[in-house]
Amino acid sequence: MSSSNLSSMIKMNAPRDFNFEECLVFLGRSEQELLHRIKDGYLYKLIKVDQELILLKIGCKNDVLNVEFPLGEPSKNARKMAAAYIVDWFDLEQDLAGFYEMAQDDNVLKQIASRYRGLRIIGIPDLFEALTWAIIGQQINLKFAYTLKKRFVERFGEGLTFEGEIYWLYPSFDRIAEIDIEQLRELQFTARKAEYVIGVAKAMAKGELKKEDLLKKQDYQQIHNYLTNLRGIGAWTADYVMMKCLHQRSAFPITDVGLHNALKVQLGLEGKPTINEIKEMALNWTGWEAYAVFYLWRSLYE
DNA sequence: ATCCAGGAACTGT
DNA sequence: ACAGTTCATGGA
Repeated sequence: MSSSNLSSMIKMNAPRDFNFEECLVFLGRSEQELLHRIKDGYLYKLIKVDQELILLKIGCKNDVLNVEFPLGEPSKNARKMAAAYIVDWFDLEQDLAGFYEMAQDDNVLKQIASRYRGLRIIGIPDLFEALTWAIIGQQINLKFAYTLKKRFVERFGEGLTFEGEIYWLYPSFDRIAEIDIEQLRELQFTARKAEYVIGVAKAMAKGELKKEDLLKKQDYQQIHNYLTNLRGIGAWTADYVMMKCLHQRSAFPITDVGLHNALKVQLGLEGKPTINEIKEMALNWTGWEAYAVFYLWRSLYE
C-alpha cells in the first residue's frame, strides 16, 4: 500500500484481489442507509478526525483508489487518518489468497468466491457503531432495523449539508451515555434495546471499553469472552462485531439467520440447515469463517 | 391473523 | 449445562 499526494487528492494502490464495484454492491444494499451515499460510481462518507469533519469522495480506477475532499483541504494529519480509515473500512490489509485457495475446493463457497472475487469485508470501523448497530438489529427484521438506525442517527447524530444532500455521522457514545431509556423508547426501541445501547455507551464513555484494548488482546477467545460479559452482547453480537470491526478472520456468527438463509439457497435445501450441519460444512473454513459468512451474506443481494 | 426477524437475558429444572 | 419463556415491534 502506498499513497501519494496529488493536488489535494489521495491516491492509494489497491491490494490484489480488490474489486471496488463489488464493494459498492454491498454498500448499496439498503435504500434506507444514511451513513454513506453512492452517486455516479463514487462513494461519499462523512467522518470526523480530531474534531474535524471530513467528507470523503472515493472512486476507483485501474486498481487505484482516489480519495477527494469536497469540503476543502483537510489538515495533513486528517488526510493521513482518512487514508487509514479507508484501509480499515475495506479491510485492505487482508491478503485474501488463502481464502480463495480454500474456497476453490469448497462446495459451499466455490461459486460465490469466484463470482464476487475482490469483495472485502466492509467493516464498521467505529466500535460504538458496530456494537450498537448489532444490538439494534437483534431479533427484528432488517428493514425495521434500518428504520430504527435512521431515527437514532437523525435524532442524536451530527449532520452536514453539502450540495443539497445531508451527510450523517453516527451518534457518539458520549452523547448516548447521557440520554435515558425513554428517549430511545420514543424512537420505538424496546426498553431492552435502549438499555443495552445506553449501557454500551456508558461503558465506552467511562473508558472501560475501547477498540484499541480489544485489538491488543489479539486472541479470538479472549475478545469474545470480554464482549459477551457485557450486558446485551451475546455470542452472535460478539462475533458480528469481531467480524465487522476487529478484523477477526475466525469470527463466526453461526446462529445468524441471514447465514442460514444464504446456505439454504446456495445448497438448494428444503429448509434451513441445523447448527450441527453448518459446523460440519465450516470445518473446511478454519481461519476464514468471517469471509465465508460475508460472501454468503453478499449472495443474498443478487 | 400468524409467523418470523442479521438475539439475549432470565427462569426453572 | 440445557430447554423453555419473555421481551416487543414491524414485515410478509
